[in-house]
Amino acid sequence: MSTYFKMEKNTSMSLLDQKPLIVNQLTQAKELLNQLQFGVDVTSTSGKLLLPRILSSFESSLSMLSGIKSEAGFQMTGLMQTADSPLSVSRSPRSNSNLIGNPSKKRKTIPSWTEQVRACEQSGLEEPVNDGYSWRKYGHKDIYGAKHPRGYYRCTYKNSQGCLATRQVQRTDTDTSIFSVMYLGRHTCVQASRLQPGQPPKKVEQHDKKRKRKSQETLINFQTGGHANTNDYDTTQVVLRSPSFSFPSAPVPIPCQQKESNSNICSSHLTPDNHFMSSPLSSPSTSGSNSIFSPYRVNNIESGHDLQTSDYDLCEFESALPLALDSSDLY
DNA sequence: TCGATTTGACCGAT
DNA sequence: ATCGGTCAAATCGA
Repeated sequence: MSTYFKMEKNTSMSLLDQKPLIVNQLTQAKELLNQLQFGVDVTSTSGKLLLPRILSSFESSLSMLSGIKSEAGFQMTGLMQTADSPLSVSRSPRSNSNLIGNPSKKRKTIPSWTEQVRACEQSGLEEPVNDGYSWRKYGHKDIYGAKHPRGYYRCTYKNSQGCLATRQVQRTDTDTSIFSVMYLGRHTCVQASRLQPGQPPKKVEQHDKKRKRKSQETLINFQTGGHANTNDYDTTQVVLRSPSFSFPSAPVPIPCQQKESNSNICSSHLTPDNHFMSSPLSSPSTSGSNSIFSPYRVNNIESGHDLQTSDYDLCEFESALPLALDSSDLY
């Protein structure tokens, strides 16, 4: 599933060395989440402190995970890119790019994360993902060994605002209704700052209408976030999606346009066992929307045991913890 | 007419 | 040599 993520060598710390600390951090986070789940008033002074503490615990543990040296000789890491050599390059003169002088490092630090998004089988939707941002397709490629081609998209505002965010969308081989969406880079355009839960940008709505016309009036909303290896975050990130847990500059939940495509909206969660399960999408926290698309966060773990979270279902998080802490999964 | 998409070709990495 | 990512001309559609 997460074949997009490359494995790298030469990291510094053994998983076994770090495991107790990681367990401790994640256990703390779990306990705090339990407090949230069972009645702690988030508006109270102590309640307000919970979220930062949870986040801190996650960041600590993930930071350790990202630095773990696997006994198998690799670690999980996303496609990356150096900050001084952006992924998006103007070619030729294609070769006349900022990669000159450091070509081998061209993807060292760009934030990237992959999500699995299920499209309704009956929708026949070619392009499944409306994540609240507007994308412009710039390429389409048949991938060797894959049954389905991959579409390449970049931010509509690349030229006007220099936004370097891109994404790659591809149907999975195992289930054609599931799309694997890989995000590269974060939005620096106005969309990133304007997007608020329940407030998709006007521009996006325009794009949506176009897509609907073209793809049998189907719209699938989803939210991104997840984790990435980045300069900024320095680790694979697991993000709880709530108004207080927004991934910086990552797409945020947007409401589905139910009146137009209610029947086509669907969502699922991928269980650690790699299958979908129904998702409790209705949430009071999604102000005005009862059908927020909820994709998976696909951790960059080679084993395929993905650690993901759902905003609204702590059980998933809890069930994922043992997997994440099972060192065999990380090898 | 203009913006978005399609698609063949180019280029770098492996 | 092959593959993946991107460019850019051609095409499409509002």
